[in-house]
Amino acid sequence: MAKFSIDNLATVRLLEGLEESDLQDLEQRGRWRRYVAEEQILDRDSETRDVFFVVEGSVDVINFSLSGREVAYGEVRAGGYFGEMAAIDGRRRSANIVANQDSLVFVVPPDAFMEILSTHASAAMVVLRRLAHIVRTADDRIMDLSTLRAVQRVYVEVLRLATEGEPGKWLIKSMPTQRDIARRASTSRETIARVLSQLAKGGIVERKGRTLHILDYERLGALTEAGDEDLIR
Amino acid sequence: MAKFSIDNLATVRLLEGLEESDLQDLEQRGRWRRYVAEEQILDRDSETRDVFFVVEGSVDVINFSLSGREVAYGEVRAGGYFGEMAAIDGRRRSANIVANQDSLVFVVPPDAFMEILSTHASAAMVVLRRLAHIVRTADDRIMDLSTLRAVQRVYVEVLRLATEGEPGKWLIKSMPTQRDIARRASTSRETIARVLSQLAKGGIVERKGRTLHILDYERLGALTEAGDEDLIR
DNA sequence: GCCGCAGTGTGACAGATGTCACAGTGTTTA
DNA sequence: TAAACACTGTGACATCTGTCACACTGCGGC
Repeated sequence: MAKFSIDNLATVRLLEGLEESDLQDLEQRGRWRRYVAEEQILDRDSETRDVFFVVEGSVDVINFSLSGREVAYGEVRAGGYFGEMAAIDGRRRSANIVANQDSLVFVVPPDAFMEILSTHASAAMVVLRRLAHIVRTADDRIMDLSTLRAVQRVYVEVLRLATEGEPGKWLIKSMPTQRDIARRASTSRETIARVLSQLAKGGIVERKGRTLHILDYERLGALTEAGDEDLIR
Repeated sequence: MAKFSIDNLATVRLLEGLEESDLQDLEQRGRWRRYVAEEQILDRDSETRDVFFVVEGSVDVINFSLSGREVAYGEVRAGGYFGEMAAIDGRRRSANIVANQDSLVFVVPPDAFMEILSTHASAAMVVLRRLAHIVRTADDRIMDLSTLRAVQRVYVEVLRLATEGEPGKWLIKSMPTQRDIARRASTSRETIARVLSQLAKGGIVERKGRTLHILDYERLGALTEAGDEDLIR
């Protein structure tokens, strides 16, 4: 069982470089925990400092305003980790974490985490790179929120979700709910519906069940910038 | 002269812990550079990876949208540094940097910077803490942009600028221009003017030359949350 | 096979705010 | 000292989009 767990832990990318003995030590100091889908794992402003390694499943990073509005920051999948910021700076939790599937995580106390970073420069570099990536993403989002209209933010979000199936054929397989998209684009569910509807009428996207085909990827990209030209011509 | 410079370098907080020999090595590998006020130091998307230590003066971190709208991210003063993200993750510059006063900086190539982080865990921790702080600030701003109206964001910005002079007496000495405030609150210059005007009429703030007195700090804080109550009663 | 519920599509409407325009008011420069 | 310039205050207006309301669709469970 212990061996089994260590194998699991090694699937976390941050821990890849560590030796067997480090992993064993780490396993001693932390604990395994399962969460079911929709279960809240961390509350914003709470005082814990543990770091969580996601071994199975996936979690959402999300915050709520006083008025109940939800803002989604991102997702952490198996192989990733979260909760590192409180361990690093000793401040409170900056966001809520909710399991979006049944998930298995390994929970490490802050001192154990920081010890790894101090003794393994490579691990510290991984965390530095990840934080830099988060900053870049957040800065882009601030830019979008500051300079784009709601409609354009939906375009951006659709582009972000799209993957290239066959070369030149962009699509979103298993489209998230409109509510989820709204959380990321910071707009209302109705606006998502209207924009998708318009895009479909303009022949830019086509919905087939849960997949959305992006028929004119170029044009959608152009629309995020120009914005005020007519959608239908 | 060399000695003089090293003393200067030691004023950068990140480098405080380093030994004399490390500083001398660093000074060998980098170069000093002066910028005059308003001079652009870094362009977004450019391909350099150098890290800049601010020894004198102060710089603004700012981006522009295609439509010319400006978004201010923050400021780095003497003792701080910038440009570390490109060195850490090898990607392009994420923002423009503009000197807002005449400034003296020490420019270090990326490998020299990364070497310091790898060999001095304490320096790596300083950078981790700083990035964590930037993430928290950015997340808060995303939350504000997503959930507050322009008017409320101005309230937040006024509160952010305020300092407690005598106990209980909050004020902003040397108020930035409305344009600068607008850049940070992501709204128009005119909205800043109107909001300040309303706050003055409501007896919440009072302008005297370049200092703004906040007469009712509590109430201003409450307004950022409630929002739709009448300002004047 | 039917029911119930979550998710989606759309109209109507009001409020917030960006934009344009211009007049005042300070501040710097020549 | 005057002129030029940057900054501030305010009105008018159009537009965007959040909100409410309600019908419709589709899917999972019984």
